[in-house]
Amino acid sequence: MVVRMATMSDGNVDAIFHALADTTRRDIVTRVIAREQSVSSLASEYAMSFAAVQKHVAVLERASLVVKQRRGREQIVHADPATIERARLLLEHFETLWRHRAEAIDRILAEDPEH
Amino acid sequence: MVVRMATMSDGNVDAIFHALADTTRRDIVTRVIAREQSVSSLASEYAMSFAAVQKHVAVLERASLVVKQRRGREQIVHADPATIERARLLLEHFETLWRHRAEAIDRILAEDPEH
DNA sequence: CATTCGCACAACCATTTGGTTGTATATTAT
DNA sequence: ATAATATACAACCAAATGGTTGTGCGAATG
Repeated sequence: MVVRMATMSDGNVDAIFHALADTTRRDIVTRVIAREQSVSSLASEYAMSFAAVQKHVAVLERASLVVKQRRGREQIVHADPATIERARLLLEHFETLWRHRAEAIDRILAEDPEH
Repeated sequence: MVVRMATMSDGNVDAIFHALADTTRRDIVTRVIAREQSVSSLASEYAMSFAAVQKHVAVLERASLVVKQRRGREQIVHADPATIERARLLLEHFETLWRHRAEAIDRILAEDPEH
């Protein structure tokens, strides 16, 4: 039986990293983690059109990093704890991988200082 | 005096996340962490042209996640420990941010179970 | 009711991306 | 010297990105 690591091979991993590959979007995530805000409230922080910020939020939404929740005539953007934890685990996996490799290199260097 | 957090605001953070936002590229990183390989060796693993894989490696190279080193007529791709550590710290920062927020939420829920 | 506010959505545009094929160059093998 | 290998690089293409403006529509305010 082949065990497929769902968390690592899922297609939306692409979406998560892609969503984080933009300064504005990382900033939006940081802001809404600190305090949930309406889309227009977010938009007022950036030197670009409302529609542009709206699109950025949509990208984050596709990656499930944020969720929108209607409140009156406003749309409140807040961080999605579940996906954020998923992303964290994802990144932790890479970290572990890299750390193991780094330790292996250290071990080799420690064993043979001339090579 | 304004202290600028170099690791977080640098422009190549975009490049790092973008580089990781593709299944093939994440796979390349994983492979070369495990064992450094030539570009053609990598290319043989995927159902796409050599040039396409070459481009993927170039993207990873721009993000400094991998480094190429000529050996004979081959170009050996290996992971760059320095940038990988940088990426790890970067992700750890987000993790911390999110964890703090999660703790804050937990605290609120614990204080007021009805709200 | 009329207006304003917050948002959705479409159309448009320039640039980038991820892929292709084709050509050129350097290195190794025969 | 010739052939085969490994790579670089350019040109091309369809699709996606990141931005714009404009239009419409439901909700709140006067």
